[in-house]
Amino acid sequence: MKKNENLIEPTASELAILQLLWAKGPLSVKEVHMALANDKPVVYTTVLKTMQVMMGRGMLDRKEEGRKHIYHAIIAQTKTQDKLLGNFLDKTFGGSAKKLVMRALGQHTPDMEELEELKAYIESLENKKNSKK
Amino acid sequence: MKKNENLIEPTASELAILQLLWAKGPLSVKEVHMALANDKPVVYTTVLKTMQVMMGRGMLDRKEEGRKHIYHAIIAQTKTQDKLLGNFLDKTFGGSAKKLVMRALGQHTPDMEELEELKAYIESLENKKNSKK
DNA sequence: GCTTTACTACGATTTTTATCGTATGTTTGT
DNA sequence: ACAAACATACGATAAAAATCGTAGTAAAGC
Repeated sequence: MKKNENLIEPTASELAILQLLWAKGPLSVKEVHMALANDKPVVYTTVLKTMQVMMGRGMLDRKEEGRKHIYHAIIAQTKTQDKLLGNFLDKTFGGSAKKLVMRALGQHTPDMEELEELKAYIESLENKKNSKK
Repeated sequence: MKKNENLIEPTASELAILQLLWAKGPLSVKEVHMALANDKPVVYTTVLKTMQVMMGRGMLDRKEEGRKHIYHAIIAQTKTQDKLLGNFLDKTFGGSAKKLVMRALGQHTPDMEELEELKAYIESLENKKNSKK
């Protein structure tokens, strides 16, 4: 089974762009800029430049559409999240998933329905462990 | 109820030092340096400087012991972790604690005992919700 | 006493990340 | 035709974080 060793780690700004592309599919720079500018003022060419850098780093690719460039993510959301999560877990919670999970639930408690889903998920993990050996 | 608005956000290097101080109590620069150098080569004065900066930023304080300085954390571990967790949750999982939790459990599955504890914890959260209204 | 060792202080530099301004070219509207 | 709007390219700069080197000073060992 392959490990995530050489997976790219986006920076905070890069991640914000990736989130948009993952959620909404291929976008022009303009569209990304407009979305980001909703949260925080940022100049158009800043976004453009960042996306160009991201392409150079192998996170994005693009196709031409008229004279616009339409960018799309070429790194997977789940793999990227898992990589970031692993780092965060190690650095912030000393690698203890249990601690992180309890704290996340305590501070950002989901609603009933989601809590039930989580319980069910934990049970499925327990079953998997039982059947594994 | 107070919010974490003005809570300090340690950088990655700062966090590594905080983890040591939180776990092992007040330490000299030498002790911190030795611990960090186990993981990754780092020059003594780099650690010293970082800890001085951290004191300036209000994360650490120190007392003199002979001619050494003994540093201790003056920001709370839980508050700092919660702040970092909140940011991470927003930026990486769009604020969905459920998603983060499931992914954390899936990738770094705790052992049976911890899974049981988590289930119990979730149930306690459910009970709290029920009694709340 | 004097050299070596153990410390801190702190400026300076390097590295990484984020941001922007200017140049340049292409459509579009009139 | 030509001005305005729209688009990319990319160097340059700024801002943030990390790293290091040198100076200075006190203690310890000889």
